[in-house]
Amino acid sequence: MTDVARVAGVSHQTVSRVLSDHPNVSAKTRAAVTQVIEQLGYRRNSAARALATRRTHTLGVIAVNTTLHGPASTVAGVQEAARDRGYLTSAVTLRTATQTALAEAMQHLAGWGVEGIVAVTPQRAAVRALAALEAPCPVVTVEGGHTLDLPGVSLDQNLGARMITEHLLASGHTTVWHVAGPPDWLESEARTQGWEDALRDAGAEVPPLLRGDWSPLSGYQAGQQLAGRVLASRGRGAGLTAVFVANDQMALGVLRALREAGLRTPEDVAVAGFDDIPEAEFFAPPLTTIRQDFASIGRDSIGLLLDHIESRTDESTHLVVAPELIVRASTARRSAPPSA
Amino acid sequence: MTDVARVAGVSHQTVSRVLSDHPNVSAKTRAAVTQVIEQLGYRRNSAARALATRRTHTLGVIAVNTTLHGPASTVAGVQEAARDRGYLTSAVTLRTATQTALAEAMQHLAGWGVEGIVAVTPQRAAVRALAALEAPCPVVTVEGGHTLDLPGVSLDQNLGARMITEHLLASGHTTVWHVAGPPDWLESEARTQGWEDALRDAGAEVPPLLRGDWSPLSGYQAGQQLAGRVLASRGRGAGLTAVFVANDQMALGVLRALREAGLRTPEDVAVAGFDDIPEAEFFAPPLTTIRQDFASIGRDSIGLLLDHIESRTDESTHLVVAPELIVRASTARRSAPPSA
DNA sequence: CTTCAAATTGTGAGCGCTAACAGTCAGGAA
DNA sequence: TTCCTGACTGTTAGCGCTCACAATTTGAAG
Repeated sequence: MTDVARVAGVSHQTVSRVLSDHPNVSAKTRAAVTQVIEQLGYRRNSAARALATRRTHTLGVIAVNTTLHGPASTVAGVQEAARDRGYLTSAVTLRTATQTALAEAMQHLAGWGVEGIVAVTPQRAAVRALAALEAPCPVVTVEGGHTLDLPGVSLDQNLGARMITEHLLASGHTTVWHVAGPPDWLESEARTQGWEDALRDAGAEVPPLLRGDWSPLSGYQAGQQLAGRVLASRGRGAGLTAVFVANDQMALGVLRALREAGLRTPEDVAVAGFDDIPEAEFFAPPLTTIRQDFASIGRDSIGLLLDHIESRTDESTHLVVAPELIVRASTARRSAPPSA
Repeated sequence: MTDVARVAGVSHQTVSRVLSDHPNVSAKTRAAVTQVIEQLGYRRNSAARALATRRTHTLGVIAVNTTLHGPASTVAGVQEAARDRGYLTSAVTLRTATQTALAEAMQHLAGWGVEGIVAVTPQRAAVRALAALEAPCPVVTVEGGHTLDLPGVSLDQNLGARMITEHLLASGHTTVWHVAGPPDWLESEARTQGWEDALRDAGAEVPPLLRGDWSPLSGYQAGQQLAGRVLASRGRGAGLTAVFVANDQMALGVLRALREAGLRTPEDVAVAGFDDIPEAEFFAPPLTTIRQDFASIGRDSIGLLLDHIESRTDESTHLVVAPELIVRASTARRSAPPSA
């Protein structure tokens, strides 16, 4: 920086002002300094800056299962948003969300002076462990529900499930079955709740719940049960004509099971998923599903975190991102009541 | 630090020595200082440390498609290894591996004074763009092949493919078909090469190549072609009794297509994949595949990078990690020659 | 031509740490 | 005793930047 100042014939402080976009610098000086910076390939030393400002401009991300599409995309969204806001992010991936693992991750990040942490913790147990921990800096949860007093952002899972269910009801189905995710996941619970609410509001019967573990295999098994039920009640005007599966991967399994049982989608049974994974569009048939806008979830969580950091608000806010219904062939409108 | 020194009745330099594990500190002093540190909850300021030592102990990770299982796991492995070695990592995820995007990512990381970069670039185009770039610090590629003069680590894809192919040949198949990945991917090419080499070495016929794009759907389509061929040549002692699919996801599609065509796996056609994604064990039937040890890939890449950073070696080394064959039901041994 | 405020620029201190060197203290050899 | 060596500990000076303030310049009003 001293070099730049010398070459440009100004003081180091003026160079600093140019770099920080300080208003009180004449256009001429600014141009000159900028040019010298360019010419010398100078880059401001972030460590010195952090030391002087007492701000590291570094955020931590703690995530639990980054190999799944949802968490992976969320982490990417958060990182992108942070980068746009001029922050460095460092992610720690945990295999399991035990309290010790979370605490260790926090210690690691704290050691680097992170100013805040975004925790991508879709499981109830993880959020609980997190809430019990004494964090060295503001923490914001993503997909962590709003049950506890941590601020957070999540997609409106409930609304998404409602939208799917209502879409199916509106397409002429008398009721909608549901293949839920594992009970410990908040997303799973919210989707189930939304589905149930939509059915009750519409005065439709609430069929028994099936459960999977997010994997295609578990969806396949649930699909076999569903198919068995449809076939068993053939000719008796069965009510099983539509299924809302809690994620796209399981929906894939359901589709396969139905096809193997000789049932057509959507003619015999309409199927909808949740997540809009990239493959969903290429399923056979293309899957109706709910899209999550990970970029905006990331942006919101970073926004929330920086609010806490920069203005020291202590209130814990919850932001909710709107889901988007993507209608594809797997739930094509049913023109007539199901044939007997 | 001054506080700790005052409370412990020593100089700040002694505290520094304790924290840095310097040998010349008496056991008594060390214990006392450690205790005060504990008591005060003191944490050394990383920015000041970085400024004084001129070492940020920060590494960057650039990855292209982190939503796929492979890259996601690799990034996680790298981050874990870096953390174990006392480094902070910051990851940048790119949507596309254009040269500008790569350059931008590097600028961003360079601005934070990263001491090295791990680039997870399985596509040929990405590696090429990377090699053309002037990096501000040492760069190590992961899964970037060893064609260019960048140091790197990769799984021995070639060997893995060989192992799979030889396993199938040893199981009694006269030859092995192959569903390859997209041609731009280095992994894809190496796997194809290994398959071809193994066949030639065994004096087996090399059947025509099928191609997919890693997705289950593309595997399904390839599977339909394969099934069609098997059915068409029924009774004529067809040679299509085993398929090596370049990844597990496509293998899933192949399995489905075969089943739909009324073919049994492994009795009619044996199927093997590559990657050992968590689901592979639960496919129907469980899939024979190649496991990649992402933790050790991460460890090796970080090791390589730190060698470059710490000892300023300029040679570009390539490390190769051994694959592991996981035999499951999808390639059960064939006791008799294929029935006519 | 003077005066003053605003706009611009420069100066010095210090962020918290480590490197290099300068002490201090013991204990054994001369 | 005196000296010296080695083990330990303390002192000082930055690392490269920003903050607070001081100094200077500018331009319009008096």
